[in-house]
Amino acid sequence: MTAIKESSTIQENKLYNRSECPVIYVMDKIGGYWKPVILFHLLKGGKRYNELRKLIPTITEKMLIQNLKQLEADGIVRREAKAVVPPYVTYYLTTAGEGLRPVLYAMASWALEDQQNTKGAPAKQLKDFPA
Amino acid sequence: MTAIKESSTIQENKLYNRSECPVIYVMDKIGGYWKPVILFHLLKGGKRYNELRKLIPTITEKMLIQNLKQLEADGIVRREAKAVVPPYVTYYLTTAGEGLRPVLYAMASWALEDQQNTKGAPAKQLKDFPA
DNA sequence: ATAGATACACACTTTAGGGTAAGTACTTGT
DNA sequence: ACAAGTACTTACCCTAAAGTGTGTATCTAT
Repeated sequence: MTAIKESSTIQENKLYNRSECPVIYVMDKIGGYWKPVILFHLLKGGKRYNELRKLIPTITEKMLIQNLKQLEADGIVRREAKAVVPPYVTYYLTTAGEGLRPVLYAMASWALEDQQNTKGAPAKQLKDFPA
Repeated sequence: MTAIKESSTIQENKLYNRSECPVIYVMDKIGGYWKPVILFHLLKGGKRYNELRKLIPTITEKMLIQNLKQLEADGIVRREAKAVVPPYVTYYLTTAGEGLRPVLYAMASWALEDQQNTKGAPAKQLKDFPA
């Protein structure tokens, strides 16, 4: 999945910075455009694959599983599949994933405040953020 | 700087998600590989352009100003230039930039904990993170 | 027998971010 | 006269992330 090339400068930088800077470390795990959105929804509780699709209409199936697989590999989500047909697969946050809650919250509250101050797009209410 | 193409699906998604999801909003502003590192250093106080270069040895000049300009445009850093030769330019966090401190901190503490739990690279001490 | 539902997998293309390398402006020091 | 310092700028290339489209397995319902 998304093969990477060994020994490009960009990869060396990633490696260097990941060990040096905790923020980069986090970015590596929940960065990209879709992971935060997925986590956002999983904060409200476990979701089936198809549920996530519907909750995030603009994501493609490729991006969805790709990100889910990566999050799983990083120990942030847990996959539970029932051995039935049609398949019944649910994704949950792990303990590590739950640990991201304060991070996501800090981001959300900053964003809301910043959106208001910059008179940008109408601010979404904080109460919409999963408790 | 880094021209973007109008009306590509990826841009539409960005737009949609930025207004829908506060986390994406934040990522848009402090995402990428260098912005967090720059902010990290600016949390310790204003820094000259060349100071930042030395503090972040692996960054290229192009990336440095590019990111500084973007952060400035997003109201996260403030640029102060003295009208002297050779130039003397200092970058500071704005109030909005300072507001990111809890965000960066939440990230850092999660990262440190996660690194220990996953027995990954030796964890950097939290005390190294700027107060 | 055929359509539908679910959770993927895979090949192929596009785009934006990042990297490389070189140049600019303006003054001070030698 | 020329090198050095500072803060950039510009042009070009390469890669990884994201998007597009199609295919698969298995069972149930009609």
